[in-house]
Amino acid sequence: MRTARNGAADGGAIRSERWDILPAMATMTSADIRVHNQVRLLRAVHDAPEPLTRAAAARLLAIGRNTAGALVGELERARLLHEVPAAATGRGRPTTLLLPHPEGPVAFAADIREDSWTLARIALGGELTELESGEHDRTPAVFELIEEAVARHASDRLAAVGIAIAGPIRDERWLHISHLGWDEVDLGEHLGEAWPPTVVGNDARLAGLAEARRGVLRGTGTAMHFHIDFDIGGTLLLAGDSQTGAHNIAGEFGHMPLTGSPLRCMCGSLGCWSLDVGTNALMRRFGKEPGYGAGRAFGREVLRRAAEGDAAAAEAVDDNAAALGRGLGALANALDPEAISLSGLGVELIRLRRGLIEASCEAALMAFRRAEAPRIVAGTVGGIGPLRGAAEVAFDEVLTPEWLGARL
Amino acid sequence: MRTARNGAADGGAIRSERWDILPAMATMTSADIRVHNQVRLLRAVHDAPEPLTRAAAARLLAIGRNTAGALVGELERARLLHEVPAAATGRGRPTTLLLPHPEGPVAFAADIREDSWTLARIALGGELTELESGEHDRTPAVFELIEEAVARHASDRLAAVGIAIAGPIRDERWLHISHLGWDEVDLGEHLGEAWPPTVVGNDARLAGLAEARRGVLRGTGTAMHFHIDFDIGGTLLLAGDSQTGAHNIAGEFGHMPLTGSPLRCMCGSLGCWSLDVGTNALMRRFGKEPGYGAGRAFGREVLRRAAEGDAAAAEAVDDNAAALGRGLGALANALDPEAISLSGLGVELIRLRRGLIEASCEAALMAFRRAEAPRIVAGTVGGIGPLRGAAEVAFDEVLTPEWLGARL
DNA sequence: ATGTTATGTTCTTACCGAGAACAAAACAAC
DNA sequence: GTTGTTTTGTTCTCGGTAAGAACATAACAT
Repeated sequence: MRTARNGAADGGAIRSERWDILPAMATMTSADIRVHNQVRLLRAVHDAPEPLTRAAAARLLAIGRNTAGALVGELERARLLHEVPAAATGRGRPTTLLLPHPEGPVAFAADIREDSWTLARIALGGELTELESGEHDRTPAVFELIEEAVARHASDRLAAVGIAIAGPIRDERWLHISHLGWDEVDLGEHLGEAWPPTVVGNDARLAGLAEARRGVLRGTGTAMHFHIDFDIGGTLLLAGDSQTGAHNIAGEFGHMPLTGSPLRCMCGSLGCWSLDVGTNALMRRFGKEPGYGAGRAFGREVLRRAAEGDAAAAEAVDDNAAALGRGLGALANALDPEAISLSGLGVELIRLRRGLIEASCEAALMAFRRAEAPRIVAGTVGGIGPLRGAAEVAFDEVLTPEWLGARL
Repeated sequence: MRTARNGAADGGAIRSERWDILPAMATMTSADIRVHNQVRLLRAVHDAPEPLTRAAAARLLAIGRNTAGALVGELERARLLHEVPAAATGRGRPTTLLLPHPEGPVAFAADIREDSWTLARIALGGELTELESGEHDRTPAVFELIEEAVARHASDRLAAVGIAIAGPIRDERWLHISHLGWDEVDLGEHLGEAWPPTVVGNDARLAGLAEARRGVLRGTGTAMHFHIDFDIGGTLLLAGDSQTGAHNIAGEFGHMPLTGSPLRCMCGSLGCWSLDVGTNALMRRFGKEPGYGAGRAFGREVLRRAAEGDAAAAEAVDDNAAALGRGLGALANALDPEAISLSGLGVELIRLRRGLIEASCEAALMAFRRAEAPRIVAGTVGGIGPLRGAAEVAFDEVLTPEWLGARL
């Protein structure tokens, strides 16, 4: 069991014992070349916005048609890819379509909410199929429910499992969910050796990954994604991978003091951005006690009343949006993203107060950055962002030289 | 001419026009394998803490002794490496030492301060030799002085030039140095086609790179480095590379509002961390007007008086150090570095107030992070950090498949 | 029916690294 | 001084890969 740790930061375990050589520079033989090209081809098929043909794959990968033929033949024999004739589209010999093999590998993804869970399956090409969902009692026993569901649906096609969950997971093992009161929950006890290879990741980070892979942030070199629910958390995305940090607990941008709040935060620090952005901030604004996962309906009600012109609600939403913008501007000074996407309440705040968010962001930018402020956009993956992100990161296990080398 | 843009973020120029395949997954043939291994070998020689032997290189790179022999022979013929017998150290046939070739490629590095400049040369293995230095009139005409000095020392061994300079360089072209009053200086006009391949980078970022390559941050997966002079700026380092951002202007952490200042900053925003950390903050504390690169001596004087027990000076330094710690804690919540190194005034602040910095940092951390707070350490590269970083990033041009492929 | 176009298949070539075997050069033990 | 052990260098063979060219095939255009 390990958590989602994309990108080059995951070098600790494979670092030379004496001194470092960049992990990317592995040994390479001609057999490794073949696997390298198999990975490239499968990644291309997986990421293609529409089904890829063999001829297009050869052009895209800049390989000979003979090599493409060899790669496809081998992947078909390994039941990783299925090739069927493509309809002719003009002069010239018709090519073939490269499709997921019906017996090819799949990964499962689970999304754990405060009181419910969903299990889905992803195959090559990215098709996501919901398998089962249910409720749970807000305790870590939910992992047993997921394990049972996985067992009901598993077959030998199952290669890996990805799990999206709220809260950070320190050192891939210690889970914290403050609004459920989970503190230092040991994932090692809940995800034992009986599990298939499992990746557990923070839901905001996985939502960001989903936008980078299949959503509005696709193709963006440096981006950020923020999910706003009770509070705000997110991820820095570099070349499509979300950054994890040294102990796998990067992304808590909501716990930076970006908006001048004098209040103490539940996280243990002072003045966090999350005190001013999200549902908890709206609740506090109306004298309610935030916490423990309650209040989402109230937050939606405040937004609805603000849209209808209620003055107090409008002011509350104004302040939420302005605080959001201010924090985004500060982060843009530091990390220089090309685009910032939002999900959850963030989509609503953009809908209601795009101008205010952008103006507040710009005011917080250093003057010379204002010519090219980052785009602030609503995520397009939607509510299944964490599930989609968990599915993609689980399926990443298949698209590796190690996994393919063992399979071919 | 381009600026230092390490890491995976530099994918914009080579991204597929249709949709993305990770840039790292390039085509690979057996000839590419050879170049790949040449790069690995030269990188190992460059980075080794002590001269590397052929036998040790074979073990380190996990290649056969026959392959190591072939690689070394080819690099020697290309005058990229020089092999000499090593002294026998025990039983067994003596091996050889792999040294920089006396006619091998070099890179030049320039460090531009407010009123002076330094030019140095780096060769394989990292030896840095100062060539020349001088003063300048605080205008962009300094680039012409550097160009002339480069021309005086250049030979056909010169492969690339790296330049370290204060201020961000937007889109690799537009340079801003607020304390010199340089605004949107067009590097395209100053670094024309006559220059060798040139990389220009921000000095704080290059100082961080120096610590990651040759200093206290070597081998650290996720780290941050901050340089404190008049204000504070830094860089996020992932797997030894400093992150540049979408427009090459990441790293302005000093322009985030982390410490609650009500003041407006010269950068155009409000409440920046730099208002509370660095020489400018010390000057303001004593009623002086900061700006335009003046006051370094005053800052040192304040530190000296604080060390001697002067109450007002001590309080000023306390506040500077506490603000530093608070900001570092906030950034640790967001980016989860394993270590944070400091240079410039930061080294002095650590010496005088390590306990206060660490306590302030811990107070700003989310509670569950306090068990593993990031290490806060003084950089070890010293004042030549920017020069060393510029040298390394320039020499990186040599250690690429493209450069070697053209040379072999 | 013929020509054009695009793709698939076959064949040859050149390149690489691995692994084994042997050679060489050191020091250890006697 | 001789023999043995250890470590590394050199040589050789093998098997793998992709590229590129040439030819075959299958579509549509004229």
